[in-house]
Amino acid sequence: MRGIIRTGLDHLSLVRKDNSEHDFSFSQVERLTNKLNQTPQRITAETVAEAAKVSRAAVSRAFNPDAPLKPEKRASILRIAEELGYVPDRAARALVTRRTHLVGVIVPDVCSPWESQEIDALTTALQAEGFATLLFKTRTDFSMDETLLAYMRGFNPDSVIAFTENVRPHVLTRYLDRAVPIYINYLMDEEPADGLRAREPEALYDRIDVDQWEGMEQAVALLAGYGCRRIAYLSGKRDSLAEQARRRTLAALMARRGLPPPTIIPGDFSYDAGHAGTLDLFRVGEGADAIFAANDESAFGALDALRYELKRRVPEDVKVVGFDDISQSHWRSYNLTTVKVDLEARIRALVRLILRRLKDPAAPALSETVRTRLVVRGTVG
Amino acid sequence: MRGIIRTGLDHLSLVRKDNSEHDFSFSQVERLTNKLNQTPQRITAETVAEAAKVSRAAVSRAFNPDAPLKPEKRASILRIAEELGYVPDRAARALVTRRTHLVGVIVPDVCSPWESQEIDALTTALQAEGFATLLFKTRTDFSMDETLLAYMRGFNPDSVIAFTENVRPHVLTRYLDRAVPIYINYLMDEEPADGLRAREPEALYDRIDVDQWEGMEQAVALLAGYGCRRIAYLSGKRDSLAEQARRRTLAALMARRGLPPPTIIPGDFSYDAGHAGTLDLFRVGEGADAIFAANDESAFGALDALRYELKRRVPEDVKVVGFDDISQSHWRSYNLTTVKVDLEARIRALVRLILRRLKDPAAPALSETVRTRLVVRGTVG
DNA sequence: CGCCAAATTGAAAACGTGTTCACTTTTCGG
DNA sequence: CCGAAAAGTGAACACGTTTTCAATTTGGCG
Repeated sequence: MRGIIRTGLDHLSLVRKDNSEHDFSFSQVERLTNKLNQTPQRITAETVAEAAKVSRAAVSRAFNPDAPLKPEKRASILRIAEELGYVPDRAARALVTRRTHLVGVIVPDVCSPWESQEIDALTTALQAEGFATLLFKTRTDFSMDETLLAYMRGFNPDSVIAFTENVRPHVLTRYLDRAVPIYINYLMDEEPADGLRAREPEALYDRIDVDQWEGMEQAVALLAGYGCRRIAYLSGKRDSLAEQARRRTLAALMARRGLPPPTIIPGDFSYDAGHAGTLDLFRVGEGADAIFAANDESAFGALDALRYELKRRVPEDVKVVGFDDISQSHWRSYNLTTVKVDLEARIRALVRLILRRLKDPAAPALSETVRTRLVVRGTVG
Repeated sequence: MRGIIRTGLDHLSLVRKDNSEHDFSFSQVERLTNKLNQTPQRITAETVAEAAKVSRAAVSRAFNPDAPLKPEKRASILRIAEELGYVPDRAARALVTRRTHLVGVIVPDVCSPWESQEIDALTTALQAEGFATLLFKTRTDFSMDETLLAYMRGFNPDSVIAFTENVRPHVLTRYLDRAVPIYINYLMDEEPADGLRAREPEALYDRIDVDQWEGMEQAVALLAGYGCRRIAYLSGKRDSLAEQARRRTLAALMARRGLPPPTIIPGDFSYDAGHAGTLDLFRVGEGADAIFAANDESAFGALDALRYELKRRVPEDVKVVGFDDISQSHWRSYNLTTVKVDLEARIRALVRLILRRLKDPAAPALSETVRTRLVVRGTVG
């Protein structure tokens, strides 16, 4: 570890007023500097072993709960280690155990509310299990290229979670050819044409299924109940799998109720695209009774376009439904009716699967299903 | 590396339609499984050395641009390494160089728009420099406790950036006593009472100063120009240093123009607190001509309370100014006038300082200043 | 008290790299 | 063409752990 940068905002007179505390910090820095210049003597297991009059192996065992060691000896070692401020070096440990306790997370855009919620929940969960989140950014076009994969591989994460899509097959191939254990998780979200919830025929890998049928069905039922017939679908990014699944599900649900197929508004999950697309639909296109957006953020854009530019009342003239239920959706200006994915459950399942697979790479594949449900707020009804 | 989990949403018929591609993936997984079960033979520098008919040291040198090695030999080694898919093991490398190329980032809440923007920008910048972001979450009360610090220390990050405050002195002490090079960065934001921009008397550590005086002065000037006298300040979290700096700066600026001191609305940077605090001010308290919020998110809460619950027109009856200029601020429903911090410049400076300090721990301390300016939108004028 | 099994322990060998230090080869001026 | 300086190279060690394996201690039971 090399440095702490404190980016909190401070202010000079505050520093002066609380003299003792801050002088303290200064002297610490100086002490540190001195220390740095003289002896960079590191505290290692050897140091602890000498202090505790045991072997280095015993120290190692003291920190690995499963290793055999007489309880009182372990306690004694841990106490001394605590006093000395010893912490096992993860780099050295990783070198021999082949476990870094790092989980690589790939996202196109940390700022997106939905993604930031996922990162937040995931980080919390991983932290509780002794892991840490290693964050990587792709381009925002959802592509995950070979360069990034190789770059990340250098950090040896124990597992990789890609909140992005379109891993090109040849990239994956190269990756797998490295003798890297990989399991891929496809989510299945649509009730297929035959009316049965389909399951993968073979369970080759761990998987989390998000059952988006349920929540979307509730939404369509509600809209239909209000007499909406012309429901437009505000798309997400074309190449996103989430987008495709949601679009198909909506089409299937509407067909089932004898409604005309949805008008497709092109979009990319962003506020601006939702705004522009909605303007187009009503100015150039044929309008709609309701807009079903691929995510909440673009629903906000649609909502603002309807209210401010197009002077329509929501929900009286046009109804709007989103997808995700991000925290902004309950804000008074939007108060969006939306399909909520149980994020907590999803992340819990994710972490559970990771840990299980890490513990036993040969365990049989498992799949878990996460539900969705409609949250009714002000933009419908 | 152990696994890739793909959390994109997929859907069964899609899988079936694009048969070739997905069969491909399946077979990959199987090949992998086989590989895993037979020989987990890792590709190491030794492997490459044999293939290239050079020593292992040469391979190491090939990957360290500064090490002496005949150019053509380096090229040849790199080519063969590429073919074999060899990447130097960072754990082993870290063990000897004491550099992990990890930068620990501590945040209370990834979901907060401002913080997620910082994380996003920082991750991008670090990635470009060969580093990776290691993310940790504190409690949302801005405190950074000893447990987390110790936990993070185990990962040996080269540097730590704490987007949170209130490191308790004894925690810091323990931390420094580990012979860990640390530099602390206080930001200084207020024009002090004597009217001069104060500077730290001694440059003991690298530092980034955010000059929030400039942008806030523009905001107050604009408000005063519209005849606002009773300006309320919507606070952030009490113990946040940013909060304290902004409050003092506002008070100083208003005093300078002979305006009465601002009414303080308690808050915590959140939408809900902004909403509730504003309701209180107007229902129980004395109201105001304008509200200056500690950040944009709470300004949104104030705005919604004014418009929907209190039936005031913004900006005609009451004006609102925020701080940060997050991406939501340009959304049509809010269209917030706000003080913009030059985030890009701030992150660039941050990364520059980190890299410089890492390269040369003994370099003289440096400070950089980041400016702020007012972005005028619809909530004032 | 004596014996065998079980529990506990320490020495030493990995793990995969960077780096020092001699040694060899190349370069270059004369 | 010679010598010296420079450049390039490889063997061996260090980094701080975990883990194997053999040795030692402990405990139970007759």
